[in-house]
Amino acid sequence: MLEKSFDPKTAEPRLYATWESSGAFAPIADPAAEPFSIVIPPPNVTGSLHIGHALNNTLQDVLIRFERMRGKAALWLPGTDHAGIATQMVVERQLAAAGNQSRRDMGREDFIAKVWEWKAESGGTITNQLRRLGASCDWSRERFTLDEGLSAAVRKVFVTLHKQKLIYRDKRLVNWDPQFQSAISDIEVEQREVDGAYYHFAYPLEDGTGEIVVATTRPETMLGDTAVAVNGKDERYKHLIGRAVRLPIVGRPIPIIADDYADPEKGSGAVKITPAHDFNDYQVGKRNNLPLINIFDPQARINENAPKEYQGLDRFAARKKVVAEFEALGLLREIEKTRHAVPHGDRSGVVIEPYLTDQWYVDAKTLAGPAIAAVEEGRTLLEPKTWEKTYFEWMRNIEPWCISRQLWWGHRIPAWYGPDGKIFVEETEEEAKAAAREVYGHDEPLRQDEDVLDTWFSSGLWPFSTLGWPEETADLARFYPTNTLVTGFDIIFYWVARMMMMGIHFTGQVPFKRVFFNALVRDASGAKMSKSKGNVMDPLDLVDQYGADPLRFTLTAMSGQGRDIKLSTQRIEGYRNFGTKLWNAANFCQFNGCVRAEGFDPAAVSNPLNRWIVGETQKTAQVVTDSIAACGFDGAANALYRFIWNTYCDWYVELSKPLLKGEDAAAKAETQATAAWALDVILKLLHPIMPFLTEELWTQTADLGAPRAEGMLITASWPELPASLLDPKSEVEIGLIVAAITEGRSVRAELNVPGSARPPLLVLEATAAQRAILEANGPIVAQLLRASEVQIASSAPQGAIPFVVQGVTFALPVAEFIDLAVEKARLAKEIATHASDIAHVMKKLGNPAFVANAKEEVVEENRERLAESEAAKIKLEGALARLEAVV
RNA sequence: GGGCGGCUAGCUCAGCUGGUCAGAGCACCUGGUUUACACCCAGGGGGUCGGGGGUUCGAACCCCUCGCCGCCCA
Repeated sequence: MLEKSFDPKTAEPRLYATWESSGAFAPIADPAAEPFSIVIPPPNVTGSLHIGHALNNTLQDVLIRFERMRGKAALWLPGTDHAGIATQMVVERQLAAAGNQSRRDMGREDFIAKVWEWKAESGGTITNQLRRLGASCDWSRERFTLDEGLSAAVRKVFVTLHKQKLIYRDKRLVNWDPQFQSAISDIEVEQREVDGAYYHFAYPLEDGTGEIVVATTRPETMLGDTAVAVNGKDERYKHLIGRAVRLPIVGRPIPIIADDYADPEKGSGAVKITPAHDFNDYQVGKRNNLPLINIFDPQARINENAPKEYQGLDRFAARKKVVAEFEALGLLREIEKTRHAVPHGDRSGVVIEPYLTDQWYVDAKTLAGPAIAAVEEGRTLLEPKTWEKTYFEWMRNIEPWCISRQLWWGHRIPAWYGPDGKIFVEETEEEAKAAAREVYGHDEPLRQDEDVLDTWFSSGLWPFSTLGWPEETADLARFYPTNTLVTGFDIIFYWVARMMMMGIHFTGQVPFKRVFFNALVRDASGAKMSKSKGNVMDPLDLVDQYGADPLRFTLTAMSGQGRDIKLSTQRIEGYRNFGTKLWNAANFCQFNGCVRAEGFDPAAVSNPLNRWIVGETQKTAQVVTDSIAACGFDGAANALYRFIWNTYCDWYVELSKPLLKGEDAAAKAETQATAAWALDVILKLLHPIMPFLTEELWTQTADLGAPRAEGMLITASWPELPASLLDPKSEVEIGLIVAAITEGRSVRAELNVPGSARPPLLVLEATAAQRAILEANGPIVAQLLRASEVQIASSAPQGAIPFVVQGVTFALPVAEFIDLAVEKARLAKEIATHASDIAHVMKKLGNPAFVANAKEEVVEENRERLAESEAAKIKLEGALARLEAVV
């Protein structure tokens, strides 16, 4: 006997431990088995599981469990990311909170030791959370982006790309984050709309003959202005080109130049040019050979290139001071309030400054070519397909990727500098020294580059580095390219694009054959969940409350492609109930001796009910298989929900009761065996989505009846059921029974016939075949309709309530219970429904164009529908007439 | 400014290549001591599928346009 219901709290940890210790998570060794591999999007090592992870990993687990059951050598390779900025930030914050020294006071080595300490302390959190969710990752292969092997891969890639001139050092403007005091890449910058103002400043002409007005949203940058640009075609300013203005406050004369960048339509038509602090101005400066004057230090405080009284001032304080000074000088012409986009660091949240520094860049343009071709040629499929456009757009306009970060936590750049500044890029310090010796002819002290690499540099190598590259490992040979990457579309540029570029460049093959972009989970109002907004839902709380399976099922069912998911606990509760429903069905089976029969063959069952459920099971298996194979996870979940609850429980179990309790031993045995068989198939089909509950039921039914060929459900074989199991004849038969019961119930309810009433169900008009079906299934129809019996009759007694189903006229003699007025209303409503249906169909069929153009089967369908509706309407009208004659 | 996605019952959403496609779950209403299940069973009400136009014999589904909402890129 099963427990009252499934208890996830005790069962989940037990089941997970059993799976893991059995080795089921590792791919089977059989060399004949087709490989199927997924690499996990590595979560931040010190992070914790949020609901987006729960969705993403549930879908991966559904896929991997499915393919594992299909007999493939299924590998789900887990691991974590060192998450440079994010992790360093957390540790710095902890140090500050504990009143410790700052990172810089502490020194690089000690600080990094602290980060490793923190990693040791918290690094297991997220992987344990994945276990709670039921993720069947192969933990024996777990990797970390900063582990020895992956670090070696990073060095190898860096050095190789450098030798290929695809990594280079360059001095140019970067997006500078003054809080981290580091460069960040373009995509780490987010534009935020903020309130600001255009400050209109007058710059006096040097010769005192007038002024020129420029506008800026960043007044402090004027300290670094080296020109004023006007459009060469702008008549207003033509005469000023080549002359100069004297820059207020600074006192420096700067030229008035002609450049198309100045738009005569915008503002005054003249723009101030600060080549060192604006991307557009930088280009103008290059074109016109303007000097670059850097006015900021790394924290974006004003430096020594500005007048004394500004030096050391924060950029925003300097802004105020500049405006005030212009006002005092009588040169402030206007302050125009505006809302405009301002670049912010996505991690730090502070305003980003364009800043002139030396950084390392990847020539992304060159690497992007083959990555674009791979998707164009379908070697990698992006699903949903709509993401291809986004991918192409980005890749075709890709900019050099700035990969150096002025941080400490990460892969230190394998570049060494000689005393004369000469750079030696090698995988090890020894090799760098050797290279230096070649150049200098003797040993010179070398200094390693202080910077580390962008976190995404190492994650870009993830699909092959985790499999052992650059070593030619067995795993790499067997599991690369990986089959499917499941990830959020928010990291299509950060991660997917980079993996495509690096994967193809270093292995000659795409890193994955298919990318499935899952939806993003949002809060109830549709906003992206984020820690800073405080609207995150903790999936572990939900697992605690409902169990992992209901959460998994909810996320799977709501994972419709390309949509946002708004999670509600009501939904989870509903799927918890669904699990309990299945549990109870299993309990029913057990209670009624539904156990596996030796050598059971679903194709050989004879009873129509059993033949029917076998066919329905086949259909469901087909839908579930096709759906999961195509990443249509919600389709699989919904098909299972409907089949298990509405087909198996509501109808099969109910209709099987007379057989299970009846005298016919053969029919009973067949039904018991069929019910048990169908339950086993259900457990298999549901297992990828609800692994815990299904495995538990599988275990608990292991001893019932004939022994199973397979051990644990996690490694059991996926149901492959042939379409020959479908049986149209039994479908018609059970269909009629179900329809008769449903309609009969509806009539009873609408007429308020008391539940205790047991009238016979009269079958008045029916074909011989229909009559045979109804006679054969009399007891069960009667039972489910709460009728005394099913009677074939030639006429109905006075006051019997008629209803028509599939052309069969039934009647329930319940005259004594009913209100004539209610019945008349009911009949009138039914008749009206048929009438509108008839009108609708007749209009169609009356249209010659429809009959001529529509597919024959569609026309035929409509003809049948018309005939059926007309017949039913006539019968019901007759009944109504008789009723009115009585009154 | 460009691009993408969404707008279907009170709520959250299904509706694939146009023809039972107007659906599900929750919520709501009515009834239920039908021995698997109240985390249940039976029945019911409720939507001119964002607005307008078009293509078609036929459109929630295709095209155009407008309107909101969200996201991405400038």
